[in-house]
Amino acid sequence: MEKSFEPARIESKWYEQWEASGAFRPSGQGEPYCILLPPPNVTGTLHMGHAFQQTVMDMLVRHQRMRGMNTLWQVGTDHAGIATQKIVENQLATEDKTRHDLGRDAFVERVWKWKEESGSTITNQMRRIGAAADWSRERFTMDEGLSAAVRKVFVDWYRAGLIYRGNRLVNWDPVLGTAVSDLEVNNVERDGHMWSIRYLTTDGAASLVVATTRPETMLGDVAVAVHPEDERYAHLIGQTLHLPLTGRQIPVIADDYVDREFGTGCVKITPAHDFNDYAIGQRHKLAPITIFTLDAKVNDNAPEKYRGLDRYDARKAVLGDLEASGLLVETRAHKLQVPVSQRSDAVIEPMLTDQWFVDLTCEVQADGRPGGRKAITGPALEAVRSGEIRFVPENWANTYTQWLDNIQDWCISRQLWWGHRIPAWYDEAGNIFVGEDEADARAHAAAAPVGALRQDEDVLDTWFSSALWPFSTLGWPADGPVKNERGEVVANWDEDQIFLPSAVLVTGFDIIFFWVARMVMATKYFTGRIPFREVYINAIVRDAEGQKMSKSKGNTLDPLDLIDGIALEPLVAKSTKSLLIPQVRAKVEKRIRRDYPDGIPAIGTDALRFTFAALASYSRTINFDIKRAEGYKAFCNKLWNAARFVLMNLPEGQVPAPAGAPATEAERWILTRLKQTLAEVEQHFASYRFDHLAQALYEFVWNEYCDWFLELSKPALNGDDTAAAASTRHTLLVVLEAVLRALHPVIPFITEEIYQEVAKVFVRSSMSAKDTPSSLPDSSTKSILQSTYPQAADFATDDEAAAEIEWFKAVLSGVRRIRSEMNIPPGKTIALLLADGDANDRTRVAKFTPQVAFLARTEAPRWIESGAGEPAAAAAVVGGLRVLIPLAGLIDLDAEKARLAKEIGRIEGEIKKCEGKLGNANFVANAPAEVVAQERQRIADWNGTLGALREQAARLQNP
RNA sequence: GGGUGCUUAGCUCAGCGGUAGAGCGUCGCCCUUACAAGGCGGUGGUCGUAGGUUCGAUCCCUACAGCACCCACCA
Repeated sequence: MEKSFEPARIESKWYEQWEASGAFRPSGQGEPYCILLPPPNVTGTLHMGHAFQQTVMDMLVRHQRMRGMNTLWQVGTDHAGIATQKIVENQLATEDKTRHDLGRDAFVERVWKWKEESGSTITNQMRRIGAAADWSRERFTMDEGLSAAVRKVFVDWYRAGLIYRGNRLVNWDPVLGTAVSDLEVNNVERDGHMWSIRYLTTDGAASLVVATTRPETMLGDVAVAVHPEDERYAHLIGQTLHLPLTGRQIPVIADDYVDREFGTGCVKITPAHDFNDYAIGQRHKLAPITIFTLDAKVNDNAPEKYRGLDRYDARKAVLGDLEASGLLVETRAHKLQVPVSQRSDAVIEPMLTDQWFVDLTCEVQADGRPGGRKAITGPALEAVRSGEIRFVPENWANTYTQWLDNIQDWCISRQLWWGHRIPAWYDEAGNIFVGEDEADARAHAAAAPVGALRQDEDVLDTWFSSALWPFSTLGWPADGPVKNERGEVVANWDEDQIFLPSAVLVTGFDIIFFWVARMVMATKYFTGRIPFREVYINAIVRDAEGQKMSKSKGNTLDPLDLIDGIALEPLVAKSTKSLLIPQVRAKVEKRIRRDYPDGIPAIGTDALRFTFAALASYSRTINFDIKRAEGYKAFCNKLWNAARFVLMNLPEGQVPAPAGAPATEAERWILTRLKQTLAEVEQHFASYRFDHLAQALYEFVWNEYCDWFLELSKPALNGDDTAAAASTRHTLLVVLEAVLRALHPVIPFITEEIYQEVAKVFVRSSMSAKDTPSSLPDSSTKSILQSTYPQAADFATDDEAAAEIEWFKAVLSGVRRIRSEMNIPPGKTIALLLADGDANDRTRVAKFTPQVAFLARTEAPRWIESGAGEPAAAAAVVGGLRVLIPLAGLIDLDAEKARLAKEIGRIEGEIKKCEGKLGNANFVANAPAEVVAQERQRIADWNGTLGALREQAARLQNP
């Protein structure tokens, strides 16, 4: 093995071999275990959130596969309607073209071309992360099979009366020129104004003042509303107002939606451009007046003067004219919530348009019966409320149910070209025909179409196809095998439905509504099953300061830069590339030069993955700090070098196993600790506590196996006892091998590399059946992927050995502390005397003499009579035993006195605490007996130690 | 306006009813033949504030403060 761990060298070779071996595919044996990849945007690139989330999935999948489960990690990509269309439109823009210049067919063809070119970027990046996914079943939300599923779902829901088309007020993105769903709108706080405008009654006898943040919409006002019980305006209700600038007349209506306390208590009603006003308009049977075109310019329903003006220009014009006519009463600053399109940042304009909706409040059930619960959301709510689907952490279940309880119909049509075209046709009379294709639509028509049919121009919301992911990827609704464009079978519903429900969905809280809830709705409706048993909501990855990573802040980290490293200049260039504002650019550059003066060091995939695991507690956010990752790279190096040590201490070629139980206490202790660690790991996997899992293995490997067992093995390997040496060699290897398998789901590359080295020296046939889990490697081993996950049950505990090693560690630590605090050079061999102690101590000293001498750099310990003849010495106290290092020429007497005094002080403090408790009659009476007993034991132990320390201190005072 | 989190060592975070922990940082001594990406030893915290429950509270309850995030129709 190389002298140090070099991730780049070993990572490059394993992934290809693994994938080619077919080991990532379901084994066909054992219980099904499936994880669905949240399909990333096909044109996307891997960011830290993906890398984190996919590491979590990969750990689960690798673990379960090693446990013998029939494991499927279903992967694929999403066509991402708006995002992808925008990318290609931006490309066209550089050629001074729009999509309309190409026409729909040519444009869509061009998007497909772009998808073919760049669609594998993210999947190749996933491979760099080590994702053990079944690529042979990779799907795309617009591939043939998934498109068929989309059509069937649409048609079935339509025929069940659960999808309808209607002219409704929707969130309209005037830049993208499409409707978007409620979820795709963010409300952001902006500084704006509140304007007060006076409306006069038509008889000129009275007036009222309305307050508005959008004065331009007055052009579409159809009424002014006041509260029915508002005495100030009671006399105006039913009267007619003169709507300024328009020549129109509008009524004053009463509606208790109006808040008397807010503003003037008078609300202008613009049903065509405000959701509340729309509802009021409907209640009062007032026809809405649309005053904007689809690109948010004033249309012909407004006075000629304003036509063609952009909405904000119209605002200025309207305000100017109101001011001129003396009707503008007040202008004041006002903070308001502005609805903004998530995709384009454009301010949303509510618009009356024809759209398709999924009816989420309808109570007709799938079999046509009217039911007492909502047909689509009812079962989705029950699945979570009943605990059939479990959220981890569980409080997210509230978020889920609260949203579903208050859900509105889902607007699913988008005025885009890239996506699933809606399977609906219109005849020349405007009648609607829905079917999987035109023929099917005709066949199901109630009456013959009038003239020719033309298909609906719109496409479906991307999330419509994502909602089907749990079953569409498994081959639903096809009867036989589903093939990809290369003719390979990618799914077969008859066989693959064993993977529904999947075991766990690993995803972010930001798509609980967009995706999780909709998958439950669709999957329950069409298959009767839940899509997954558990939903593990992973944390959001932020930068080291806790800031959200975003390109506009220039604080994103590319996971591949962490893996491969990147020099400063390319990093600066990359991070500032998309920043157009010079000040921001300069600031980001400065920060990067400060934080990464030498660029980012290459830490490798394994260290990155271990870092993600170590950070994956139940907290909502994780702050990613490179320092932490560097620490875990050191861990990988530690493991690497431990393996080197073990292997270089093995005789050429093979390791014969000793007969019987391990020969030394150290071996029995480390095996005991291994067993405990494996038991913990199993629990942490079950509870998704990857942070604890990582920490348990980290501590075992570093603080126990390396720090103690490897060190203890040295005297054993070099000693005269050949049986102990042989046994130790064997145990070194057995524990290393188990650790490799235990760590493999977290750090797959390095564990495989070392495992292969281990396989060369393991001789399976020489081992007793009990010591030989079937997975132990030997020269025939191909991959650690084929090994089984180590179980606590594979190993035995030995409490006596564990106690002896704890004793040994205490003795050694005592000596080390004296050495360090007395500034005795590490290389200097010193004398070691022992006094007092019981028979147990004598036995142990005899047993561990070589280890103590070797690790503490002392001469062989000698027992002395305690009493007047003792030499002046520094002492450590272990139970009743005093471990003495003679002062002669080595030790500063005063320093030792001070050291003892400090230690005595500390122990006195502990004793005081114990006494406080035991002196409290209520404690003794009420606390559980074992707690009281424990406290008594502690005080006895402390007193023993204190006595020995005081005796020692007294001896130094009067030598 | 509703809801959900968070507040523990200089930093980032575990712990969550019975002796305050980790990583990184920091200080001291060491290139001891697995590893200087290392070894050994230290320093560092009245666990946001105030009450309450309890024999005992960082942990449970209540209120408050600060910080995040989500949902929502105040013009």
